[in-house]
Amino acid sequence: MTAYQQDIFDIVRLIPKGRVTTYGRIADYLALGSARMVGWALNQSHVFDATIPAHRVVNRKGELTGRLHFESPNRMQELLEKEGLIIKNHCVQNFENHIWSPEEIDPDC
DNA sequence: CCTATGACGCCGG
DNA sequence: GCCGGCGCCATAG
Repeated sequence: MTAYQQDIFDIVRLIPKGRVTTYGRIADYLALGSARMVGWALNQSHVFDATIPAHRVVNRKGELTGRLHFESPNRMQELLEKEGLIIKNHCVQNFENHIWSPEEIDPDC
């Protein structure tokens, strides 16, 4: 596993239950230069650690664009709904209220 | 090497 | 606000 993949996985693991973040925000925070790299890394994530909450990463509009890469097409939605989110039309409802940023990480906590 | 392909996102029309 | 175009960059072939 490469260094940046490790970094991406570490960030994703920090996403609180019931919250979501975007490919772009993770890419910006790690200064990767490309949001695509986040999606690519997550695609491989289960190979290294199946417990990574990859379902909590959506695109900038709140769409579950990664859903087709899970065990079943509705698995991503099920996991998010189980965490209290409402998904409609493959989109996170009330997206702005549930979004989380790596910037929120507080070293003192 | 060179091209195509993404779990993306910005910018201009 | 919706598209289309383009930049992005690792990987596969």
